[in-house]
This record gives sequence, structure tokens and C-alpha cells, in this order.
Amino acid sequence: MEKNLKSRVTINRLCYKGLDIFAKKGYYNTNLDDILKELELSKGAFYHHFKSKEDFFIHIVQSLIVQKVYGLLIEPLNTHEDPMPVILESIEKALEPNKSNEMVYGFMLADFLTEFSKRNEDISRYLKDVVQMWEVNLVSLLKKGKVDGYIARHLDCEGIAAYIIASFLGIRTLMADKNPRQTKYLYLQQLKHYFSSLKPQLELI
Amino acid sequence: MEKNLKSRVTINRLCYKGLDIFAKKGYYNTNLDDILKELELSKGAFYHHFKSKEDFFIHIVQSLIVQKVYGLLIEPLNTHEDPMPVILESIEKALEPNKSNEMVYGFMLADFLTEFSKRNEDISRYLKDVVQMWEVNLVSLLKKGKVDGYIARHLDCEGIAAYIIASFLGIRTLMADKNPRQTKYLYLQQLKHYFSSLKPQLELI
DNA sequence: CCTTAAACCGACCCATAGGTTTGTTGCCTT
DNA sequence: AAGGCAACAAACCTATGGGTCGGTTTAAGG
Repeated sequence: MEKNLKSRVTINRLCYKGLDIFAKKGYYNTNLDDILKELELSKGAFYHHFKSKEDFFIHIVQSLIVQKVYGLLIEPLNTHEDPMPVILESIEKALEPNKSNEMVYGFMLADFLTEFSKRNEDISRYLKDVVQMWEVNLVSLLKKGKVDGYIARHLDCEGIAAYIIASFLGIRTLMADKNPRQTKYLYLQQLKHYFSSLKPQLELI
Repeated sequence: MEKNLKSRVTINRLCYKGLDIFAKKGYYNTNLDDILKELELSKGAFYHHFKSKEDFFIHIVQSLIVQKVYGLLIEPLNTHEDPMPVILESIEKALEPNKSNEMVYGFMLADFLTEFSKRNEDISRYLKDVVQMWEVNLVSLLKKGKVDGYIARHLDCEGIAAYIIASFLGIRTLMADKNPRQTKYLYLQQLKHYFSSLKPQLELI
């Protein structure tokens, strides 16, 4: 195989498998051999492509995680309809278990955020950037929704966005145990209910 | 000093300082020497009182954390008034930074839950028990609130409780960065708003 | 071909941190 | 007062895991 191509293939295999295992077991609870063994690669191969475990993970964040969050939570927001059902649907999709690989229950931003928040400020920053990207887009959509008459005028869009994000990050903690399907269902029901309370009271106009 | 008393004093000092540092830096990012150095104690002292680091933490959970959660989030629920302001106030208190020691922003159940969820099933179980204790009491109070006419009849108390807990666990992740006071304020505003949407619609009766 | 460098191998290094062991101090009982 | 055991000190052991380094294979170019 062509050198350059082979290199990219190896890097890709490392990143996907890395994210898979990191998401399942956590970053600090995963050692490189866990990943390398499954791919039948050696330490030498790894350190030829990445300068450290940390560098490796940052690469994963910037390629795979950003892309995942963007596809699941941000890109769908690009709409001109009522924002609330759109947000609801995107969150529902993001909480679905992923069939293609065995990644458990959607994605893992919340877990990584907590795992790194006290241990690695650099990685934390990258992860927070991803969340902020989501937040900015949420706020923007909510404000548009306000203008379009889908959301009551007196409400605070930053607050709503923070609340949505908080509940989303938190529900993944609860889904880790218990009946995840059930928990997810209960959560979405309440989110929907909360959303409906944000509508303008038409009779007051 | 009397032997038995001295023993209990040392155990107490270890637990308080341990929880303090664990909460700040995380369990796995804290080594025993970090704790022992500050207390001017030795490994020998530690392993005289606890059989392992894990055993130590479980002891902390069962004594300090349970007590903290109980005092902040459960005991206040023991009321006959409108449940919603009571819940709101308890959460507000729990998110307050602790002045007496330097423990940052209330308590740390969410952080520990995530930290252990993929690394130590035993400890996870103890922590989940604490959350469940909260949940049970929340549900119970909500149901009473329904009977007393503070909450609309058609609503699902389990769902509401799960939603409250999820948003509470998640907001701590957001408070770790950004402006914590501001984030907390925004969150409480929205929680209040969500609560107000749970009231029965009087005119429909 | 035959050199060169990228891609990779795998043994090795070494810092970290949980846990052990041996020894010392001092209260408490008899 | 003397033995004994609880409470601690501190040197030591050892597994783990990130990172290194010299060597080997393989593809690209002259």
C-alpha cells in the first residue's frame, strides 16, 4: 500500500478504536496496550504517529468528537421552523445507542468533561470548546425562535440553553445505571413539557 | 489522650481531609501522600485504620457524603407546604460554595458518580444508593404535592424527579468552568420556570 | 538494484502510587 | 513496674503504564 495512505489508515484505526475504548472504560482507565492489542499494533507504531497519549486524545476530540457533536446536535438546528421540536429530536437522536459500533448510549461528552475537569486543563479546554459551540448555536436558534413567535418574549435564551445542556449532561449519568431506555423516555417527556411552557401565551397578545 | 478517642480523632481528620482533597482533585488523581502530608501522618497510620484506599473512600461516602446529601437535599423536603419552592431552595443551598472549608460549590456527588461509573462498580453502587435515596424522597414529596393540589394530576412524578436530578447533576459540570455564580443563577431561574409549569391549571377544574 | 526514510516492532526504562513490613512510642491493664 | 497492644513512623516492595530506543520491514525514488 502507498506509504501516505497506509499512515492515514493506521491513524484512523487508532482513533476510532481509541474513542471506542475510551468511551467505554474512560481515558485514565485505558492503557495504550488495551487499544494496541486489539489492533495488533505496537508501541512503536503508536508513538510514530502521536507524540503522547494526550496528543492522541486531543486528535480524537478534534476529529471524531467535534464531528459527532456537530452532526448530532448542531447541524440539525439549522432550520426555520419551531426550534423546540427540532432541539428535542436532535437530543433524542444523540441519546440513542449507536448500532454501528458498540458505543454505549450516544456519545460521551459529559463523561469526558467530568473525567478531565480536574486532571487535565488542556484537554478540558478542548472539550469545553465543543460544548460552547453547541451552546452558541442553541442560543442563536432560540433567539430566532423568539423573533418568530415560537418562544415567549420575556424568557432568557442563555438560561434556557444552559438548562437544556445541563439536563442533557446530567441525564447521561442517570442512564449509566438503571433502565436506560426508561430513563431516557422519562427525561424526554419532561423536556418536552418544559419546552411547552416556553411558548408564548397567545391569549395575552 | 485516651486510645480509643485518639483513634476516632485520627479517623475523622483523615476522612474530612480526604473528602476535601478528593472533591477538589478527584479520587484517582489524589494519592494517599497528598492527604497524609497535610495531616502529617504516615502510611502506617493510614493502613492501621483502613484496609485500602477504596475502603477509605467507602467509609467517607457512608459517613460524610450520605450525611451531607441528607442534610442538604433530603431533610429539607420534610414539609407540608407547596413542594416546589422547598425543592428549589434545597437545590440552591446545595449549590452554594461552602465557606467553612474550601469545598468548591456545594457537594460533589455528580463528579464522583461519573468518576467511578466506569472504574469501580462497588463504589458506584454506594454512590448510586445515595442518589436513589434522594430520588425516592423527591418522588414521595411530589406525589404528596399532587394530592395536595400543588402539582397537576396528569404529570409523572418519577419523570419530574429524574428531570430534576439530571439537571442538577449536569449543572455542576457547567459550573466547573465559566462564571459559576452566573451559571447557577441562570439554572435556578429556569428550574423555577419549569416548576411553575407543573402547577395545575386552576381554570380547568 | 540499492539507498533512504517512513512505518512498525518489542524489549527496556522509570516514575508513580498503592500496599507491606519492620520497628518505635506511649497509654492501659494487671 | 512490666508486659501488651493500639497508634503511628518510615523504609521498602512491586505492579502498572506511559514513554524511549535500537533494530527490522517495506514502499518510493534514482
